[in-house]
Amino acid sequence: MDRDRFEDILSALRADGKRVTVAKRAVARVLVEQSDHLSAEEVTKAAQRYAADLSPSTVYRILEEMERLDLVVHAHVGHAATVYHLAGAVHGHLVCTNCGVTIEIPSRHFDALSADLLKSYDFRLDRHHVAIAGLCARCRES
Amino acid sequence: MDRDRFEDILSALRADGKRVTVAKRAVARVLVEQSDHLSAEEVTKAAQRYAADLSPSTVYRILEEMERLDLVVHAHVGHAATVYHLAGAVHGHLVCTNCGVTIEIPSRHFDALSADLLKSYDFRLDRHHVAIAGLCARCRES
DNA sequence: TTAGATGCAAAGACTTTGCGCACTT
DNA sequence: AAGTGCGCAAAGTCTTTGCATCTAA
Repeated sequence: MDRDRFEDILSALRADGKRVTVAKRAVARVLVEQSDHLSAEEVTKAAQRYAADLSPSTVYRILEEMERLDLVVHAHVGHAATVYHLAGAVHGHLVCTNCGVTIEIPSRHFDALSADLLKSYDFRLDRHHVAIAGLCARCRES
Repeated sequence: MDRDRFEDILSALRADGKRVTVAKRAVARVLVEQSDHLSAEEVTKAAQRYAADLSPSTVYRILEEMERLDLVVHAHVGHAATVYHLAGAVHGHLVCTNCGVTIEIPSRHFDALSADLLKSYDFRLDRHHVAIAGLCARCRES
């Protein structure tokens, strides 16, 4: 795994006066290893490999804390639970309403829309938080 | 209220072999009167004016049925509950992450993005279902 | 008449909160 | 040593489901 990324997270916590605990290390490690979009439950399950009796409520608290420090971002995808991931490169999400798959795409795809919305509605699109529903390639075929 | 729109909904239900009940009339009426975006709870509260002991579970069932018939669409806006509205003109939603206001915008704003996503990812954007998070004009100022 | 629709209550999924103990600093 | 953070359990919110009853057709 990306040791630097991992240490960066712990440093950011310490820098904000937070404590670095077994639970936080476990969550951070999962987020670094799986650069995927994970629900709180998935984070919990995975992190329990490193902290056996880690509880879901702790995971929620840790994810919330990491979000406040801009280490983590979340997105809402369809009816499903909130998903979290490291706040790395800014990107948008395409979510298939049929199979549920999430596709990450570079935020430049939203440049034009972003400019348009700003001009037309004085609305500033949040590039960290875009989730577009639709049908993915595989599901379009079948 | 728009009597025609109301009757259209009931017709659509009958056309699909569904029954037209007091509960459905109440929900339809609320949706026609308030062309707003309402949560299931708001629909229930409002519809109880016309059907006193209408229950939330019935409202969920009715909204689901109306969605299957493309009479109603829903959208997910931030952390809040799902919102429903009549499937009139196709449009997208801008949702302010600060004050929660929902702004409806014509779907033509998504034409370019839609074409781009189709070309780049073979992904078909669902124009009925777009909700973009960001900051509205008022909140941007303060 | 009779099958679909409803109300109620219970269950479910996801998330938050309270509390006393443990662990980090 | 001191106070933050933790696990556990309970509560909360939104939504779905089971079932007996009612009602539209």
